[in-house]
Amino acid sequence: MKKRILISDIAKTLGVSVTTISFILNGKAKEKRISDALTNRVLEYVKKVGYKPNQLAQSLRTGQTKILGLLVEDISNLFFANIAKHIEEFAYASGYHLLYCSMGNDPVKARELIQLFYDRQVDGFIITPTEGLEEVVGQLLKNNVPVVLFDRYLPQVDTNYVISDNFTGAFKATKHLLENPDNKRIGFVSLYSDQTQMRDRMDGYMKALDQYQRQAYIKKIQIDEQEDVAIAQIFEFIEDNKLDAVLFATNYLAITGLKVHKKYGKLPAMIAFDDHTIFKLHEPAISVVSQKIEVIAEELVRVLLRQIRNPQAEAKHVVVPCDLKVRDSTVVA
Amino acid sequence: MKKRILISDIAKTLGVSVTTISFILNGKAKEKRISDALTNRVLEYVKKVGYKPNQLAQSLRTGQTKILGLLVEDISNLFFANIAKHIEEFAYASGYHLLYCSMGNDPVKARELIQLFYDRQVDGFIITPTEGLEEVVGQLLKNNVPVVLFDRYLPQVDTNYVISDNFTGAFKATKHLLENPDNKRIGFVSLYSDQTQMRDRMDGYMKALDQYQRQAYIKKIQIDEQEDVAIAQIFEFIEDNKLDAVLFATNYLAITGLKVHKKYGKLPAMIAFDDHTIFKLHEPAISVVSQKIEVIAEELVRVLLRQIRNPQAEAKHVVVPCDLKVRDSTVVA
DNA sequence: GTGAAAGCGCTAACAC
DNA sequence: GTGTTAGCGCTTTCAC
Repeated sequence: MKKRILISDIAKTLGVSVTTISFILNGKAKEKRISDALTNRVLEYVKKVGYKPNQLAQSLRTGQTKILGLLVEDISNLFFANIAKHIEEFAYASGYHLLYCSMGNDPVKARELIQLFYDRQVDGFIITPTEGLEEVVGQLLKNNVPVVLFDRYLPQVDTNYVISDNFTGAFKATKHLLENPDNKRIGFVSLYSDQTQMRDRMDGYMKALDQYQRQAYIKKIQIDEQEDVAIAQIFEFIEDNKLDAVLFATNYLAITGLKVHKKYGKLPAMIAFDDHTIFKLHEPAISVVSQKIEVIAEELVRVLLRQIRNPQAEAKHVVVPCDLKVRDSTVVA
Repeated sequence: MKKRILISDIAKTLGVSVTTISFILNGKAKEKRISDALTNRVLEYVKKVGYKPNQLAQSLRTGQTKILGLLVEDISNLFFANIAKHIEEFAYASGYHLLYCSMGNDPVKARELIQLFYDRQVDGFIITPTEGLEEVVGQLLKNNVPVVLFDRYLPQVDTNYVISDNFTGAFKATKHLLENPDNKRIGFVSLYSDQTQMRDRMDGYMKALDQYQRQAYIKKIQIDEQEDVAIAQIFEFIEDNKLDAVLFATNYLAITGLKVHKKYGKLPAMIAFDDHTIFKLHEPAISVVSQKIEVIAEELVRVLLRQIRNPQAEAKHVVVPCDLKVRDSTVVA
């Protein structure tokens, strides 16, 4: 935190040129065949005075900011907050920092934010793409900006992504429900959304039902629906179809499901997507399809840094398996 | 996202000098008495080609990065995640972005992170200070770096902070418990921590008990205690002291309290600090002292920007009142 | 092996 | 009113 010292100060004090110091600091001492004696003298002095290159100047010169842009749908959603925490840790371990923001569900704001981060010359992007982002992400790629998507991807855009195996997760969850003979009628609550994770979860649900030749019951809720309305809709859905069990496509929907329970005192066997303290604490505890948050975060950083280091690299698609965690909400009575 | 265009390109195309354009872009057209005609011509052209100044060059030159550093204890804690979301929004509205990270409870990591952000020349810091940060924060101040603390403050360090009125919050909560004649013995569960918010909450609890001339029962848990151990400790605390009611000093502790309930089927009247979906959903719903997250976030950004714009400004201390939200957990049966 | 100097793209003092 | 130019602090080419 000392008064800022410049590379030229060091050069002067040590009676060496700025170039030499720069070479040494950037690990090019050997390559430039600078004497070990000098190298050590410089390194020691630099350490002693705690010199740190001015990142701004360095970035301006090299075009690398060592900053990654993290754009999530909503950082106050526990799923994203947890992932963000781990992304930050992994990035930090590789010498990168994170600029972040929540985009909400507004493609206009999202585009603006991406542009803003682009203007700031972040070295790469980690994005949960909301609908309508195909174009702007495509433009990033055209400009050779490294990007990795997560949670869902954009089928029309050929880029890196890291997602959970939503299909298999939903499939196994549904199958688990089907294995209990009491569960005659099994519903699925999802959102009006074309995002891939939603589609995959529904497909998994369908596939399992098809195997058992059972009828599907699907309810979609509007993304920004009023909570009261959503609660009422889910209640009706369960009642009208006399459902014995329900798979919820997101943690948020499942929590709304719990509110149905609280309000109407009625709860079918249920499984949620994404784990959450609430589900463990609830009476009965709620079974979940849990995503491996830490693995996803690690892969995200790994894939992105790989792309940054090798811009020619082909798009990488990582699919992380989900875990089905069976709890009381789906255990045979 | 077009190919990057420079201020010199514009100058060339328009047959004007770089300076003039820079002046116009930085709102100094009037001051430098540049003709309206030219000003408009430049502005229009800039808009047309979508020119954006290179932030890096701009920052290098001006020393302003328009980036704020947000250092929280743990971004995956819902309280911090929510605050972070709002801080981001308010900062964005003022043209600032956020570099963020979680420090955990490790002062060494925290110091390192602060140094790192300082090296990145963030324009200001928003920090939840963990113990042992007095020195490094003091150094920031000595270097005239704007800082605002939140959630708690450092009594030895004279700087801005925004906190909740923890004392009154705890006082009112305890008083609410005392008003129910069934609550003869009222306990307080907190952490081994000297942080101000913990101290203030305990003081509030004490003050209320003193008014009623009641005995205090206080249990402190170690910050990184194993969950099982914490659960057992809280259970014992309640049993041994035959408590009728308990005030929990943090949302995390209160959730642990709920786990006691789940495990041992026993729950005294209780109140938690910080609201959380869990508390609303729980059966019975848990009364809480809730912090005004949005107000806190707004004040944080306001105070910090004020300090950035006027570095001589005196340290500002904002105390935001808490709301007591009474729910079933403390309603007279 | 080492150093001088040319930028990276911008702002602003200074000159006219 | 507008243009010339010297940096901000660094990296890296090229010359010696």
